[in-house]
Amino acid sequence: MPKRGYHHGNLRQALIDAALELIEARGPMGFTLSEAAKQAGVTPAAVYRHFEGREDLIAEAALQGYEIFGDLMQYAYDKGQPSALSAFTATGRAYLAFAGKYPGHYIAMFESGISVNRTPELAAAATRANDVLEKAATDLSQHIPADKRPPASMFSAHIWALSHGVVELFARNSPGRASPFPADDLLETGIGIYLRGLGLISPDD
Amino acid sequence: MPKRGYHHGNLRQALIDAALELIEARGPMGFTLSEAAKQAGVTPAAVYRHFEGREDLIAEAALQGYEIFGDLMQYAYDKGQPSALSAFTATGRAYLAFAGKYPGHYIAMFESGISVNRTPELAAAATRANDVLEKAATDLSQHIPADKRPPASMFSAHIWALSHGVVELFARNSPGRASPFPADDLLETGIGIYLRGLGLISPDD
DNA sequence: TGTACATCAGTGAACGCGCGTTCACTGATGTAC
DNA sequence: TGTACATCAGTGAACGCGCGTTCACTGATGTAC
Repeated sequence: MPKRGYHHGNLRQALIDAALELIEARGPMGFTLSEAAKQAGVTPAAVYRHFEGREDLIAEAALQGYEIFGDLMQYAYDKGQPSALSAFTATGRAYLAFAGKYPGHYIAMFESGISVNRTPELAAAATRANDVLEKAATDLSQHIPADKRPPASMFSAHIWALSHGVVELFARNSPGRASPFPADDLLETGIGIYLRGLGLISPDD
Repeated sequence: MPKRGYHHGNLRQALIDAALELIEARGPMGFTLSEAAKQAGVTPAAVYRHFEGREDLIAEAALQGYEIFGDLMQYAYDKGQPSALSAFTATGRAYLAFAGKYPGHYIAMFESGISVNRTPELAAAATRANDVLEKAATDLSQHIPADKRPPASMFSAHIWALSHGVVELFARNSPGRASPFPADDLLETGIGIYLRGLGLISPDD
């Protein structure tokens, strides 16, 4: 890591990385621009060469998060093909994996309070990620008898909610709320039971 | 509302109420002690007659939340009796109802970052609420063949996670993340499918 | 019922602090000739 | 290759602000006699 005296080299990304670490450590509201600057080895004022301000920096972190998230989801979906079922469960697993591997991004995206409609770019990235899950749900719903098939967007929402709940309650080191089971087991079994409820996997599997 | 000149009457509760409103409006970290004092019509210093400080005030709000929550859960459970199934689904519904009706408490409890083990009182209140759901799950699990019965604490965790996820993603006015369906429908159908997966309700019900 | 006094719940001024943001500046880099 | 100069990324001092917390105080309440 060559430390150039005056010019940083890639301050923009360094600031985003610092922000992510701080968001992870201090929570979405505990994060401060000044501290991020300090951690990147730079004066707070320097931040304004690259971002409009505090909010803009968080939004950028969230944007990168949505992009990584979308990539992971897409990759999981592709890898699960051609089976609609395995593609679907893979995306569910990818959700949890993302939350575990990129906690800073996750918080910036879902807990920082920044609106996903802040910029068209951000909205697009969020939509892309969401669309993968919905696509997987649509594929899968083809296997349910049409007359009793719930809308695909509904069960994509169910799985999303279950995943999110597992992450929030049991995957993060929620202070004093120890998980009774490993988060990934919890999600895996939960999705399994749910899919059985849809008649998509056999009762004794 | 008789405004006594100097003495407030019930400042302690007024401060908690103010805190709850502010937490709801500004988020868990955006809440400030000074503002809560101001809203209660009192100097910031007055807060220290009733609480040890900022954290203590939030913890008290959370405590009251857990107590209300526990009551609601217990009431729902009792009312659903003697059917294990209806008692169980009623507690699920109560979760969502609580989040909708007491958003400030909900945030103080689940998003403020205060540890549930901060005081024995708080831990007890949290445990009580949780135990109701677990009891309902245990009752229900009696109806599943013993050999393929998942631990009751596991499916209580599933339902809790699903409920929490629905609340976080679709019930709160998540900026720019409009729900495709009403939150209560989402939870109701989700739990329905899940219970079908456990073989607890018939496939064509 | 009236007075003296202890108790207690509030005041208001002050503190040190870190925040986000602005500004004129300066040092480093890169390009033109 | 060397010099002049424009561009740009950083500095550092300053700002006004609201925060949580402390302190000596004072006004209101309630009790004893």
